[in-house]
Amino acid sequence: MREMNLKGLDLNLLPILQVLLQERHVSRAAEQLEMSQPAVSRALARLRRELGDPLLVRTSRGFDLSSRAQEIQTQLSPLLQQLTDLVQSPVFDPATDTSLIRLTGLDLELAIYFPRLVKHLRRLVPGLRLETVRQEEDSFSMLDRDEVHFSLSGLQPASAENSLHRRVIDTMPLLCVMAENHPLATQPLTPVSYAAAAHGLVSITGRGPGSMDKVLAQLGLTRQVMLRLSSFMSVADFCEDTDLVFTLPQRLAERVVRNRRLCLRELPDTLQPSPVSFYLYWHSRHHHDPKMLWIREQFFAALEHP
Amino acid sequence: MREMNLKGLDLNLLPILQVLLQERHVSRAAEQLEMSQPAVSRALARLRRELGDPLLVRTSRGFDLSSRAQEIQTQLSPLLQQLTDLVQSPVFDPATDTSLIRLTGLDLELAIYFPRLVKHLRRLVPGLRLETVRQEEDSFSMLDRDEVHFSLSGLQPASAENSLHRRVIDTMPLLCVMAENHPLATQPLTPVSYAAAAHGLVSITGRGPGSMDKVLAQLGLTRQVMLRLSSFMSVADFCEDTDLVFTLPQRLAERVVRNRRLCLRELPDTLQPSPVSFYLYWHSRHHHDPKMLWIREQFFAALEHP
DNA sequence: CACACTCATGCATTAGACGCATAGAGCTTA
DNA sequence: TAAGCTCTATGCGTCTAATGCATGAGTGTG
Repeated sequence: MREMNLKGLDLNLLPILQVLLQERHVSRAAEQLEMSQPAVSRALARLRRELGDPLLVRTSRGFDLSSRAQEIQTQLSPLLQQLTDLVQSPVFDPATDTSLIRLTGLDLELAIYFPRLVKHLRRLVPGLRLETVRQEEDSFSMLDRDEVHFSLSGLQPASAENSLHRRVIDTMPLLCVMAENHPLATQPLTPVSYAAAAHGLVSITGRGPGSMDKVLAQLGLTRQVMLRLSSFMSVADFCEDTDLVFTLPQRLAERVVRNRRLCLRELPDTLQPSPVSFYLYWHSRHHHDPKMLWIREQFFAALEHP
Repeated sequence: MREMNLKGLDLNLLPILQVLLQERHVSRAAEQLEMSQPAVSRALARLRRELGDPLLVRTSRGFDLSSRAQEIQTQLSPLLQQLTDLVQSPVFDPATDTSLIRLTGLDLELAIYFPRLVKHLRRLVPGLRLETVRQEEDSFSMLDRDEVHFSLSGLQPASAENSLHRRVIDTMPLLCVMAENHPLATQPLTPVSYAAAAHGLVSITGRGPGSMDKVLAQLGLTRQVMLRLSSFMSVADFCEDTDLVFTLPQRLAERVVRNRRLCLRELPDTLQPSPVSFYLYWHSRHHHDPKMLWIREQFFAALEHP
């Protein structure tokens, strides 16, 4: 065994020392440690040599503690106990936990999915504190810098971030949102009539074409994007009483339309891209944390039972 | 390596973990630990396996700490520091020490020898507290029970107590103490005239003959002990203006005579037993304690420079 | 004085940690 | 997209050192 700490003491001798000081008896200590008597005797010899103190001194009634041993005994047990606590798998106790969990995501996405989780967690973990963090340009780097524990996003990491984990929260088709009195609201929606409409686009990153532009391109069609928004929250305001058509994921679309003079239209099958998914992302640094694991489970449980 | 603490973790891995968490880099940790890179990598693998956590997770910029590792890092360093402090030889610092030292011995012996030590220690260890404890029948068992740290005694342990250590404080012949107006004060002191006198005896243990009885017996003489005292302190009171002769160790005799109407007479050479010694006794449990060692040294230094 | 109890030690075995060399994995740069 | 660089993980042989068994030594007790 070559492993040494400062000053070359074998730390593994300390638990043996603890029992020796408690029992003051080599044979009994050996029994309690499930070691042979000679092994413990040798360990004691090593301890004596490396600590430079007899530790156990002979008396007419057997061994007694040296001053040094008395001093050590009062301190060793709590230290070893703390080390044991530190080393053994931490148990997450919802009843007493007071952690702070940080989550980021777009306003609308959070508004849709987060309340269910909060309701769930408030009941199960009364001490838990939750915090939403304003999403920066790249929520993945926020995870990477450990600024948030979770990111709720429909985007994909630019490069294959192998330090991120994710799980699908929800998958849905795209729907069209338009004013109730929009001409297309009552006419058949075809690829051609869709492409001919005036479009609104929500672009989180602020650049690049939307997924619909790619689908249209495959059919040899193009569309005109007359308004780019950086957030979903104001879509309704720009859509109501205008000729703009927004193409949004279903849940967001339903939310936008709610209580507004707007209507939903399904895309023609040939225009429907592959369904859109939202993901919960987290960093691998928290992947094995029992608390985070538990919270992730609650997240998905909350989504299953809204 | 079979040495295990609770739950089978090799404690010697912890200092390696400490450096790993600090460096977040296996190669640098290896360098700092003066180990090979593969050895540290293996150690990390063992830690990961036994703690059930990745500890260091890969990132685009190298390793980062897992939640568990972050938690461990904040606690591990102080714990290891405390263990190191506990394990390394305690340094006795006279300037700050506030220990309590207990000493026992007979009143007169303490009165003769103890003040020098107190004067000495008060100057060198201002925080040290000293306490004299009333001597019980057997001061050696007081040492054995750790009721006192030192015993000042002229006696010898009944059975060869191998858990006791001692060192000679002072060695001296026996002298006779008698009233100034005692007939023997002005007459030649011979074995016969000594034996014929009326004797006083201080017997600490309360039983058995004194050493003089044995010396006289070797010359075919006997003496009559008319008064047995259990303490030296009152010898003068019983000796002044009486016909009693006390035979005492020189330093005690000189002290008894001081300011009294008493005189000292030397024993005839043929009556002089081997010189009497006083010892400082201590228990082997404190033999290696740096503090006790230091105090012992001061004790003898004080005696050499009264 | 012999017995009983306990700790220390000689000896052979063996487990496992180490270093060296190398393979593998991931990120950067051309 | 591929080559190169950096760093970690692993296969292999070596060797230290801890262990258990058996025994000796020291000490207190009947």
